[in-house]
Amino acid sequence: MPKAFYVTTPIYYVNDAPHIGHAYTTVATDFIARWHRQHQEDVWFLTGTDEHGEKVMRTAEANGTDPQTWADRLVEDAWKPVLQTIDASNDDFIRTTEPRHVARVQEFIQKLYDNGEIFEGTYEGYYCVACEEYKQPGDLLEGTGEYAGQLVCSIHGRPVEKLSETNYFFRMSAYTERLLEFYEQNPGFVQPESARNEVLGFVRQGLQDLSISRSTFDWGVTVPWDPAHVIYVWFDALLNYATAVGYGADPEKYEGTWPADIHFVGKDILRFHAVIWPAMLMAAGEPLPKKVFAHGWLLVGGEKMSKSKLTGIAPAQITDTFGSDAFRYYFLRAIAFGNDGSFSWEDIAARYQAELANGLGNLASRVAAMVGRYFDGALPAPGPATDAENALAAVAAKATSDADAAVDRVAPHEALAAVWTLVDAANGYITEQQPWAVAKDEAQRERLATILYSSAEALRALAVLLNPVMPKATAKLWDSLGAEKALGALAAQPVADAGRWGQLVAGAEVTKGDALFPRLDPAAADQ
RNA sequence: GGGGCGGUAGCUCAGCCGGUUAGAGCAGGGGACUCAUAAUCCCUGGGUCGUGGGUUCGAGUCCCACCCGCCCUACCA
Repeated sequence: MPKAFYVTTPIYYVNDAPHIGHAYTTVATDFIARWHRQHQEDVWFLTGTDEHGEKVMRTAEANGTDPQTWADRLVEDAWKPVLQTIDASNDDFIRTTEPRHVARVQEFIQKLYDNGEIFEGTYEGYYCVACEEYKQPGDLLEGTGEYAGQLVCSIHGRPVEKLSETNYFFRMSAYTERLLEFYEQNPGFVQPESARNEVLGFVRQGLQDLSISRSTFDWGVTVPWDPAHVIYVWFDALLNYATAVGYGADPEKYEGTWPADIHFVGKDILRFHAVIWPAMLMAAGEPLPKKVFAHGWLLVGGEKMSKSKLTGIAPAQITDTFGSDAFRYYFLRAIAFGNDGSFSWEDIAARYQAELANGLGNLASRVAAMVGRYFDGALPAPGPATDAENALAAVAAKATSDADAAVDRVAPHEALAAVWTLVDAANGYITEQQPWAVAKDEAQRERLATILYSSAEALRALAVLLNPVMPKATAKLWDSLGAEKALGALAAQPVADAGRWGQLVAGAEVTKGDALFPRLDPAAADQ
């Protein structure tokens, strides 16, 4: 059995409220997964939640409940519903509190311990009582006034305490050279380039050993040889990518899935995925993922979106107005994947109207209307092609190959730009061919048939190419073209073959359904 | 402090190794058309390319300084 194409989102920390930043990562991953599925590849798309740690424990306490109950509630009420909101097609959803994860994490860490990769040591750091966490030197300031001479927390301005605790360390320092070698031999491992450079710069400084357990709280995976400790953060979280596909439990599934082809991450957690994770896998003798792709921030009003600044936007706020397809389209099209991107209501509303409603939606509408009016809704067989039809077919072929190449580069924005050349070409083709004028001359009946068939062919290609981006709208379009009867299900159409001209079968029942992208109520769009 | 990225039309952004009148989409203006979601198609106005120097026959594109925004500089995730 060939290995599946395996893509992942990060597992999201349940203590956060899901916002469009999380949804953006998931949408990008979903798009890549759907595209590859339509390439007739076996695909495995994983997402999930990270549920351990002190923050969840404390929040649960503050809400008068236990952490598991609290996590259960957040997962069911917030995190899983978001997947519906944005139409994610994940194959699995892993939670770090599930037995299938916990048991395997324990086995993994035990193995490393037995192999001498993990040792007992002392972690020393400055602890801010108010923040309830250790602070890094960069987060500390020289105190002034009554705290002169002491180090204070930059957030609270209060002195920090120097604490030390005994815990377990991963011998990560031993992997500095091996990682650098790996990056050297796999230049595409970290993308985009800017992210790769950042990682290289970091690792070149030399890696320190990593503290991987805590004994100051107990909401986590218990260290098997020392139950007073729980496994801390990344050793628990990162392993989800392996445990979810059967690491240590289901060799057949694991062999058929691991390693991941692409881990999609926000750039905030790049290093953990590009440094710690491969080092862990090296230590365990497991294959390394093929690629870690870090995308940028979503900026609102020029600033990084954040809850504290009240710029956190829930995905449903957008989909309630624009729908999930437009949500997906907008973020994939408007932002160069890997760069930071500006979000604004004005921009999404403008693109919805110009590109989706007036561009694609109206194209579908005018073609269906004319097939209905001039041929009673039965797709006519085309006559001889002229230069105009050949040119349109050429655009479809180029759009297909360009989009496919762009997806290979993990550049969804470029893929969509390529596909949109066909939307524009088809609208132009129709305007120039003036089928409404041709229709007035009974002698040009065949010419009219050719124009409308060709227009419908463009829509057919668009439905296939855009299915990974806008599954709901393209399903309506496929239905409107009456394509399923002769060609089969839309999702089964090979995306690489979308540009092959002449697939629609004459006689297909073309119907003009509701608008693909209805014009927005100006008041609703104006947030 | 050190390292890096960005500052180009109203908005969002392209501009590779320096080379003719700096581009796209959207928004704005004009026209054509009527099949269509008052949609589509064509034409078009608009930019001291952050600031100041420098190198060069020639710089948005290289060098220096400065201003502004952001990121990294190890254990919140």
